[in-house]
Amino acid sequence: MLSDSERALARAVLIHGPISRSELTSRLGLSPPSLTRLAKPFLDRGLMVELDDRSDGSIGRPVRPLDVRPGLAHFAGVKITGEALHVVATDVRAGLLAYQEHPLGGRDPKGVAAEIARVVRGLGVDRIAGVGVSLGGAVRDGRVEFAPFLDWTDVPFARLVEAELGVPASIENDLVALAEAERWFGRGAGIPGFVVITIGAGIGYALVVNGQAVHSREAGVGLGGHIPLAASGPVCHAGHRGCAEAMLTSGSIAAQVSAALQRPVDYDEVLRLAAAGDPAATTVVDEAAAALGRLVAMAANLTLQPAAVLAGEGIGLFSLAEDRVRAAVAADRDPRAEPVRLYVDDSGFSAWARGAATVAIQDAVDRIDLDQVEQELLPTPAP
Amino acid sequence: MLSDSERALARAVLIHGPISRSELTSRLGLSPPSLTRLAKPFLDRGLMVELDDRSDGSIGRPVRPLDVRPGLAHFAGVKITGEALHVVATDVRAGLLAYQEHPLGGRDPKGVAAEIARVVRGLGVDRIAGVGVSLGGAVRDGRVEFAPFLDWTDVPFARLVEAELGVPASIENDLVALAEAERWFGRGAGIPGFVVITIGAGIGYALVVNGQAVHSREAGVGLGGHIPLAASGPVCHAGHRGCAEAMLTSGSIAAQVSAALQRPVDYDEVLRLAAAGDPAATTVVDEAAAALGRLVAMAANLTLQPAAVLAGEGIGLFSLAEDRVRAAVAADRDPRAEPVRLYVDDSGFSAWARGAATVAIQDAVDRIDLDQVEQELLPTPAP
DNA sequence: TGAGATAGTTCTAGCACGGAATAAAGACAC
DNA sequence: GTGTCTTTATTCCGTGCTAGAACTATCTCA
Repeated sequence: MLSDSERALARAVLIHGPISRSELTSRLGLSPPSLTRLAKPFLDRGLMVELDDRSDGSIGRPVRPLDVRPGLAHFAGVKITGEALHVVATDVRAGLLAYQEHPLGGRDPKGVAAEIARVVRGLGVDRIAGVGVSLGGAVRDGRVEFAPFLDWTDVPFARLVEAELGVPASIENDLVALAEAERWFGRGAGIPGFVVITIGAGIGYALVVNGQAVHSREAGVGLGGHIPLAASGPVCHAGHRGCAEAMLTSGSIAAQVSAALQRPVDYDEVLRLAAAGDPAATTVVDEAAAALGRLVAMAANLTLQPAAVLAGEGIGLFSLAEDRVRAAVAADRDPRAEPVRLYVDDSGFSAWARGAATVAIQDAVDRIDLDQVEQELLPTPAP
Repeated sequence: MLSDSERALARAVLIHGPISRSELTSRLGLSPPSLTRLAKPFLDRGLMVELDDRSDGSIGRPVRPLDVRPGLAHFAGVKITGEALHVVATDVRAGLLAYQEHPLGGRDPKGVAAEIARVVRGLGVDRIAGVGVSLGGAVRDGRVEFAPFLDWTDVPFARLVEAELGVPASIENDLVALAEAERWFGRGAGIPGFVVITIGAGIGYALVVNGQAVHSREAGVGLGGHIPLAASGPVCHAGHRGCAEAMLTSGSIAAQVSAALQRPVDYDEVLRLAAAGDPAATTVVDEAAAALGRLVAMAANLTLQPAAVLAGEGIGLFSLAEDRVRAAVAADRDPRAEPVRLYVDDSGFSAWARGAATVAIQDAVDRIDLDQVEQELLPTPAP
């Protein structure tokens, strides 16, 4: 559909917000005439607008930055877990417009697709140009090859959702989707490479190198989860002592503190107790923070990427014990190496669904056909 | 110099050996007419030749595979350690023509460059079209930013070698160079991503993802070296117990066995003793093999790459205890994940210098100017 | 000996790109 | 205010890369 240069322009304007043609020349490696030529059809068809950046005092002709037309389209993102649908509506830059959580009725693929359609329609957001779905498991070409939490094998789920909802659907592994979201619109924007680590009910791991997310079939399996992080420490259900799952999942942390206090406490309460100075909770949280730092350092060392984005619904741990995490990262990092830059995405559960929406947005950009833009988008012709 | 398509053609022919135009169309995504057009200048100028692939029994017009002209040029590769120069001469595909090792006289950059020139000239290989140099440290744009073993800081070494030898010189970090060699001509050819782990006097680590070696400033520092691999075990000189350096370097392994046997033994003897069934040597070797497997598994897990190339002068350990290594890899790998494929480059020290030569070859390809091919290369014109 | 298959070539039109010259629109000096 | 300077963007046009269509080459097989 789009030529390479057109697609590069579309992506750059989408990602880097209002941006002048002259800055695009250096960013895309194209000449000023090419930018004029490439931008024209996007402007003519109403996909982009030209802002008039009133003089900012600098010398020379004022810039006319290009931007995506406001309200051009909306997208939906759905993260499926074993128990619930997390659903967002976003603008074209994956900005949050609405977020809802719905318990998952059944696990039948067609039923889940129908439920997604119902929930997305119920968000009350119009002009949804695409829907993205993410889940834990192996995904390829719109098919779910394997999803353990849903007991799915080789399900053409994108097609099912498209049939129910009537808009293009995309599907991707949840961690790859999150990495894409961080890379395009999130904490990782502008960074050529970084690791993504999520903590919460499980441990998630993804990787961006040379400006590309690693789409490995490995991504579906919890590979980061059983890295050993502490010689002593609790044992995960797979029998690894002190592994990432044992040290960092909210369930394991809550269980440790519950055992120490001899009463059931949940993860959020553990964080509250630790913040209030409770010794048992503080011990467990500190150990977890050290383990998180060790995991970050090891990932940074072995991927050769000096940056990490931390996310997931359990990431409150980080703000509570940031110093311990940073100290542990530094301890396992060669002092001659660049320090690891840490970025925290504390948007919790909705981050997963925003990741799904990002995949839908990416696919929508690749689907643009300048010859077939809907009539309603075109500026009203002069009478 | 070359257009993108010309460069892609040159690389594909170099890497994938004799290859037909029709296979190149699918590999490069170009049309048959383009292949005809692109290949012509390379053939006219004597850089490539057309093989006549005598009928192999298949139906249709026989293919005329393109290949690099035999004996087109030679390259030199030099790996500098703190004590010695390892020097190879290779053909255009980094195939070994000669290998020599020379003790390093001094560490003065200009003196080392002169020594390299002398040794390369002494290899007795004519038509050297480029020389590649690799060393441990941080390298960028032909400059050595930092090389701990040589005490160099910001040395424009490529320029020094060029001045001494009179041929284009390239310089790269030793592990990046090795990764490039494995990617183009070695065990990793055709694999989109893999980790490279070397064992020997030190532990080396490099990474190829999405068909590109990771050129990180991190590559210069021994990041893989201090990953913890065994809860008990010896302590490295940085004070880490059971880290990769403590478990896997030839010095540490020899020291452990020497202490157990109460007499000095070197690494090669350790391997011989273990092969002969000596219990002390076997114990240490088995522990090292398990540690190596754990390192491979961890790297594969965190880089999401299900393949590893093992190299380095100490890699004899692998063949001796391959089963233990494989068992340890499997133990630290999620059973649902793809098993890690292991490739062993047992060419020892020369592998490092071949890596350096590979970088010179890559740079030479990028330097090709079809308008300025030396006259001697042109086929003799009809009288 | 001709049909079929596969590889590669020639011819040609389209078109993406950048260089050169030009226009636009402000700041600043006087 | 008017002219000069600076930076941004546009117009015009030649160059060169690309692929479609038609064609040629060279084999196998019946």
